[in-house]
Amino acid sequence: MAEQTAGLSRRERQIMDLLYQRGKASVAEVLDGLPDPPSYSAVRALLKTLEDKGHATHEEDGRAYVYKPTVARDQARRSAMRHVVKTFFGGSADQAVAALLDLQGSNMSPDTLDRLAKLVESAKQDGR
Amino acid sequence: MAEQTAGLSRRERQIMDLLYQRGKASVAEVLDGLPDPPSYSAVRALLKTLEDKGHATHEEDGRAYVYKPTVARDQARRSAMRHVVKTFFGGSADQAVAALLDLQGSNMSPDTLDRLAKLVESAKQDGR
DNA sequence: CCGCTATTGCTAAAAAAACTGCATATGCTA
DNA sequence: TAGCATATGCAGTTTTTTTAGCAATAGCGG
Repeated sequence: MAEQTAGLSRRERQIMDLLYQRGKASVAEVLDGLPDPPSYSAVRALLKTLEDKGHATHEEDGRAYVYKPTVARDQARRSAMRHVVKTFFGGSADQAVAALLDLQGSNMSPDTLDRLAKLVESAKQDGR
Repeated sequence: MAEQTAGLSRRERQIMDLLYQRGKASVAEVLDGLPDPPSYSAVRALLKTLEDKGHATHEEDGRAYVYKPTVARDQARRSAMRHVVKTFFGGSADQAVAALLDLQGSNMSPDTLDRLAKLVESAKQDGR
């Protein structure tokens, strides 16, 4: 329920973003993906604190640790979306959708298009 | 073009979120909106560093400073959306829209509905 | 006028974050 | 086997962030 990301430090956030993006990542991969990358050791330290704070876990793949977020992608998504909508769109998902359409016009999958179509339909009927 | 928020510290981010949310805010208002609020002085200092870094400006309203983001809301929105889409949705705006629909079902404005309808239409034709 | 409140300027200290280096272990390969 | 590359464990240092406090000024109500 908490605003996960609101409590993270700069680097921690950068790393969590990477983990969400890739699903999981080794220390080396995180290092790679990090802007203005510090030392390998530094990354390890950060990952450890993330683990301590409960934001990530690791499993061993051979000798190497592979980290991933503890929170399921779905949940993280929703939470991130909610935050953006609240912060930048005054809470209206409506305008957020509009922004998304601007962003990537009509590369929508048939599935989503269907959904949108249905949504439009039912809204029309309600409005009538 | 830079990832604005990626370089901000924890508190700085919290404050910027507030500023985006409210458009502008006095020190007192920021203090109010901050989770786990520190002293008035602390907030002032943070606002100053944000200003130094170029993320916010202030104007004077009577004696009081009123701060607002330097980046236009529109631009910030797009940038925030892009980031979420990239980080949590593998870059597909498509799925992001789906998530939004989940989030707040059908509270769409007529305007947006229109837009959606048109989008669906044109997509259907392209797909044919 | 006087005291109270809100506000800024400035300084400095405490706490957290970010980063580095070295020792050590393991597997691979020449 | 010896050397190299890649990992982790740990210990400690530097830098940034976060915070507090005090002086000074302006406005306001009694």
